[in-house]
Amino acid sequence: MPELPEVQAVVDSIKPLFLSRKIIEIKNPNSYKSVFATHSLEKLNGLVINKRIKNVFRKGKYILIELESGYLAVHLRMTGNFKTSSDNESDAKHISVELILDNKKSVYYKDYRKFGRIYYFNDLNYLENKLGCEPLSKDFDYQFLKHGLSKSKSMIKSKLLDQSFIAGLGNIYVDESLWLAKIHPEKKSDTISGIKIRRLSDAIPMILKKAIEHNGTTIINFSFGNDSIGSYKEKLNVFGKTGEVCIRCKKSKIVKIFVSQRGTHFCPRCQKK
DNA sequence: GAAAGTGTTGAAAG
DNA sequence: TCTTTCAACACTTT
Repeated sequence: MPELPEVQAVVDSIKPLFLSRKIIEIKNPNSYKSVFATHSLEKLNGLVINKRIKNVFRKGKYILIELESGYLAVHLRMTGNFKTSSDNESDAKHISVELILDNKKSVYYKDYRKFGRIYYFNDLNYLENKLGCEPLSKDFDYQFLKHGLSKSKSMIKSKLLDQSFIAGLGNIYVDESLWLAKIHPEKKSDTISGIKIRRLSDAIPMILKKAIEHNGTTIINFSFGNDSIGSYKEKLNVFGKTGEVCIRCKKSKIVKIFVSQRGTHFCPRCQKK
């Protein structure tokens, strides 16, 4: 799915469509009801209709549409996406939400695997409690990581995927960060040396920033806003590189294993346990 | 043509 | 309380 950089790219692409507009109606074109996570379609309409949109931003992997009062939130999960048109037949059956704006234009939420969800929150308390540190904020530093990891017996990969610890990392950027920091993905969090934690605390924001500059990574079936393509894929060093020679040591081949059921790519020579 | 695989997360189980 | 496993779903690849 869209991880932090991809969600940011989506936010950047939809923000101009929403800013200062009002939603005049929400529809459910394919009748998939589960997309509405917190309120029924009817209740949601009651809560958002005719409220001016003040801002659109990202928190973890959530997209937040801030209204005069309250927030409409969207989580894309694996295959969620926004479009400004629904022109073909195959789109139609996957469009679970249509937001009709006061300029008569619509923004469509399309999600063929139907994992994505739309929420309404009165305030940000719920998300702030649930989500951990923003990896691009000042709070994310060596001390934060060192302290957090020292208390965890989980494997480092699982820990970095834990959204209540760090909000926004997913499978791709965790693999990339661990490769850059030369840490084995199955290494127990509380046994990682200070020097490696230091490298990791540098690697994570660096990789995320670079990925944001490239509008994220488009793989398999995720792209953002109207199927625009993120170009960070060309910058990946390990993710999806199974069998290729590691570009750093130029000796070992990238190996793929499963760590807590997630496909995990690493260089066995650079990333030793 | 059947089976496995796919970027996430929450609930359930351990 | 913390950590791991599995299901939600549809489409592509093997």
